Amino acid sequence: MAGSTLRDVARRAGVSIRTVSNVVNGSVPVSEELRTRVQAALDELDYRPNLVARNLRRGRSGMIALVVPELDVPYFAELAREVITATRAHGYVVMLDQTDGDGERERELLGRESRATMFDGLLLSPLTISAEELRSRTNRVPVVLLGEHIFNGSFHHVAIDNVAAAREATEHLLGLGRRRVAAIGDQPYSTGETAQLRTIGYRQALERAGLTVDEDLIVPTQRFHRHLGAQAMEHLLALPEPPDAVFCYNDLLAIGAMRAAARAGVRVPEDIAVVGVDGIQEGQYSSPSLTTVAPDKAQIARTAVGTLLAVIDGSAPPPTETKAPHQLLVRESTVGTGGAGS
Amino acid sequence: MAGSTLRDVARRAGVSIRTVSNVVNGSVPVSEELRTRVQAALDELDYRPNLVARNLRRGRSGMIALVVPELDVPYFAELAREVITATRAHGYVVMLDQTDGDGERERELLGRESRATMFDGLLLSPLTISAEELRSRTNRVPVVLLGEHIFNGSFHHVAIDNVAAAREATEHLLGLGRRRVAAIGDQPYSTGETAQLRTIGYRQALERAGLTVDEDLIVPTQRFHRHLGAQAMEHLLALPEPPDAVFCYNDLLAIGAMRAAARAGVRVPEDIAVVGVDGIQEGQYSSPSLTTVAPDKAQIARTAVGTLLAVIDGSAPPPTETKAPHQLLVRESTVGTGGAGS
DNA sequence: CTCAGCTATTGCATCGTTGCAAAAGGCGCA
DNA sequence: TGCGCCTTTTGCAACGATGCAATAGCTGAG
Repeated sequence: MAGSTLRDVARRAGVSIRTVSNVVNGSVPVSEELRTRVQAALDELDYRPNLVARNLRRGRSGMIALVVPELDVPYFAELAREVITATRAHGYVVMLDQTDGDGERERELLGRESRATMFDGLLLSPLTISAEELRSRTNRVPVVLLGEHIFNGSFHHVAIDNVAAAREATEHLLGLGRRRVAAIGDQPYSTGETAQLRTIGYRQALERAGLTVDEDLIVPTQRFHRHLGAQAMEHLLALPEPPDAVFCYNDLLAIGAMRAAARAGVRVPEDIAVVGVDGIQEGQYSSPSLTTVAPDKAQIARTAVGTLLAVIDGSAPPPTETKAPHQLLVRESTVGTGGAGS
Repeated sequence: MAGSTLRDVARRAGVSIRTVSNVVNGSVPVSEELRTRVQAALDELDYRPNLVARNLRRGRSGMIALVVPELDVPYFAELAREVITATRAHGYVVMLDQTDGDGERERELLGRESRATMFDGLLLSPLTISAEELRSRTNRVPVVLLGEHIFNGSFHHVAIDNVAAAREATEHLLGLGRRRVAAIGDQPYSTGETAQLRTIGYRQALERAGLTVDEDLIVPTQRFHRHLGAQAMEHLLALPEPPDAVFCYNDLLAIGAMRAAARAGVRVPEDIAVVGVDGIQEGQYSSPSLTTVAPDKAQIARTAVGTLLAVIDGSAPPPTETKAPHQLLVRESTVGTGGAGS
């Protein structure tokens, strides 16, 4: 009932604890006779190794944690799946943890009483926490950062080229002949840098096209959620001179924006074209389907996991910045039903 | 570097290991003088308790695991958020694990070398694994089941009343005057029972309305994903006498179905009304927005977590079947833009 | 001045497992 | 018959923390 231990099994089989351990682990040769006797005892007592004890002894757990702000943000859920796949390929196991983008929780995760010590390494997608904080807190556990960039080069980091991604998205809109291109999702005061990089890319595209940036068309949002995208779109549509296209900093904002447009009787893409970032499944099935810049999530996951495991086993190079590929997926929200749909 | 232990701190502060432990835990009184001296040593060495060792000694980890088939299915992601919230309220921590709905992985999770032993309890949302298997495998770790019903009453179980939910969804469609109501998502051969219960509710509604069930209008699907909903809808639209309404067994199927309808030029809800189950955020922002039967996820989470913790501390009643409330949210996909939108 | 009675501190054993090295048993060869 | 080698089996210590009970140190009462 309370779970049998090696000792119980050993007593029952009339052998030493160590021999039972050898049978369980299979690493050391055990005579056929004892092996069967021990095996029988194992079965009868339904022995399960106590992994906590094993991990303590071995000094590693075979588990890494993936820490994301919000699991119900589809991008993170989809990324999590890829991370799990990539990790399993190495014989490791992933546990997920959510911080809610709450700085307090992120700190708690890394602080004194940190759960982090139970894992061999962390894949961290930080939202609020800042660079120095991170560095001062994670000097024990191997860490690889996903997405958010941290300035000083003290961490391994995997992300897409946010400037290029934003630029390409905006250029796509310009290439369709749109001239008043808005942006939804800037976060000028956030500690995170992703939004700011996307704003840079957006500006680059406009400038290269010889257009001046209308600051009123850049709508900041606190976070990247659907309802904030809708709000931002309502704001834009109420302008004296509304835009004819919007670059949204992620797909959820875009979906909210499209919803607001629909409710206002504004047609997408005829009246206003919409493009997002993230390449989430939801965008494939929205009406209209969503044009998006899709990061290669599988590649991000593989790189991040590979790097983390290298850090864990000590074979890692010094901290690297890795850029993962991304790809513009053109769908109905910019080119209508005639386009490369689905 | 390798992480300092109580021993290191004790040596440095010139006190016993036990005293350091007392300072760290704060449970036993320590004189002001020693306390400051130990605290200084703790800070200098940046001591972090080894949670693995602590858990071994204490016999509990303060962590439970939530095991779901697929994290990128929005229902599970949203449920996970509620579970995390509910669990934190009790001072526990949740780790998420994904089985991919793969029976192999579910078994692995519960099998001999089970990770489960590292957690104080499991919230399990089984997909493939069957009743006897579950029982024979989890005799160690406290378990509460979510969603899928397991026949013999050997587990605590929390779910909505699937029959009633399906019946209400179907009745809603009938109440709008629809007479050829289809169903998407039956799984007559699955080990899981949820789909079968929903089919029962669907039939009940038709029968109570005095309609005969047209078996051709019940379209089974392997799983509950968007693309399968789209396929099923295409199939239905190709029938000689297509339906004027569809009850989809979850929101993803419904969203896929709506997408297929849009592509085929069939209007929702004018030509065909659509209702789903799950109440996921995505359905609020789709065009048209999706009518759905929404389980009270927060309530499910609270009940499940409360029950699990009771099982863990031994104060649990015998296994119970708990029905969580659900609610029909009427939106555009059944009543059009005139309805209780948003 | 002694002793009970309290508080602060400590040592030892223990949680369940595995690494290490020694012990025990079997066999061939001289 | 005796020695050494190889294989199987075992005992001990350790991973890092905490529960328990005993010790040391102090105060106040008789």
